Amino acid sequence: MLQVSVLREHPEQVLAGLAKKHYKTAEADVQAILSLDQRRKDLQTAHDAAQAEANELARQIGGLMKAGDKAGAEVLKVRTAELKQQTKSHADELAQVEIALQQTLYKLPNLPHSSVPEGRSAQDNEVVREVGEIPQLHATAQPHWDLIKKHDIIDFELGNKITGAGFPVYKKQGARLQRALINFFLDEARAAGYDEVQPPILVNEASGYGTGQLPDKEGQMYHDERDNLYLIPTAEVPITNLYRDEIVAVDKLPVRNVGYTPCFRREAGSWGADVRGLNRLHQFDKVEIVQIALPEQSYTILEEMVAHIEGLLQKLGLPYRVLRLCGGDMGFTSALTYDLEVWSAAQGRWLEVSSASNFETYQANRLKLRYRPEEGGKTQLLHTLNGSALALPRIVAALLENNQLEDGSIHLPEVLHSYCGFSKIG
RNA sequence: AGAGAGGUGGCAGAGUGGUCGAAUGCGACGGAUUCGAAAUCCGUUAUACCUGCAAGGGUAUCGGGGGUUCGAAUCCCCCCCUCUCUACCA
Repeated sequence: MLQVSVLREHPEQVLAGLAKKHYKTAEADVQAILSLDQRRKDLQTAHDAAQAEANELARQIGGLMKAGDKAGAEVLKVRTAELKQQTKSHADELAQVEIALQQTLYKLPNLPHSSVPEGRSAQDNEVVREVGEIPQLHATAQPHWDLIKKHDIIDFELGNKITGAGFPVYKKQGARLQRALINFFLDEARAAGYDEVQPPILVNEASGYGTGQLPDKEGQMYHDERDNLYLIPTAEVPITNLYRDEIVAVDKLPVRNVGYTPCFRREAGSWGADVRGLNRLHQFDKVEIVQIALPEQSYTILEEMVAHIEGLLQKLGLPYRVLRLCGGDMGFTSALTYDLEVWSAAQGRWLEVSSASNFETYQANRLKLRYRPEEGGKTQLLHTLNGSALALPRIVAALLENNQLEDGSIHLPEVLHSYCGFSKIG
């Protein structure tokens, strides 16, 4: 959520930023917010004045009652009744104005960083760098969904039976590979200075609002209506919300957390030809890194996070590229996002395996996540960042496809051997 | 899940209708004392909003929401959470 003060003080920058994100009704919404905010202030001032008078009268009435002057007290009560009417109507309108203000603010996406390229869709994303060699596969190479079947390591039909499409069952070496990757990713993050947390994978409504999944992405999360809890789409949600309503001591910054969780996404209406196999699932595993940082450090930290993720891909021997997302392709809450994609050799396409973003104060404003720049001074919003390090399914897809030999076996990268307890599949 | 008890400032804990944003203790911070430290003493120590150039002033917040009242931490209703016992379970 953007801060009203930013809209008021830098309206041109806000409008330019919203335009870059292809937000349609920017001008009208900014105007509406500013006038609602003015109305809010006026009402607050009037309300406070009436309340102050009422408080004073109540004190006087108390004194009169104590002195036994009942008649005198009754006289003052008349004015008090008037004030009560006033404060009530002020409070009612104030509540309405605040709701309208918040709803309009919720509609506005975050403003993009100046380095974000112009553009509408994925085609306009900027390729920052491409690392690693594209492997040349032999003539009989197969896509991962065939390899999976051949080695019987992931079973989609069984998942269909017990749950539904998009919920695969990992078996034998497939199950062990999952566990190995999770441990490898967690160990690497810990070595890089991240504190491991294991959060709940269901969150309440307030957490959904805190990181921006609610209200606008309601339909993307699985929702347990009975207890009003949401299955998390990413560990970003519970981990970032750990710090909701906190004023973090400066010497604790940056906060660095890593967590493994399953992730659940309804992916309503996003199924098509290119989502076969592991390319898109309703449930998948992911290790997520989250940082909470001082504003002046957050962009350096974002680069560090990307470097960490690249390190993982390099150790796995996967060719990848780093994209800087354009304004139109970026997430709603992000100011700058790098996507990392690995080359899936048999499919002959890039697969997104990580997304690392700086949200600046957008989430922090909703979360009320602050720090105090100077002793005794006013609190300021912190910056929040996160990145996948990494999401498993497409990594598995690329590992299988890129490392298949002519005899059909798959040789795993060296770093995974000890984690897996085997060095090849098949 | 059933019965009971309870949720107050960073923590502990008092406060059952008025001057209570809230005693006291601990912790933290500043100062005095000390060669330095401990101990001791003095002081400071919530958040948000409105108003003001500022100093300051005002309002709200005692788990959350609503109500009664001139006035609510205190009384009433609903919800959430915690603890104890019972039941159940991993």
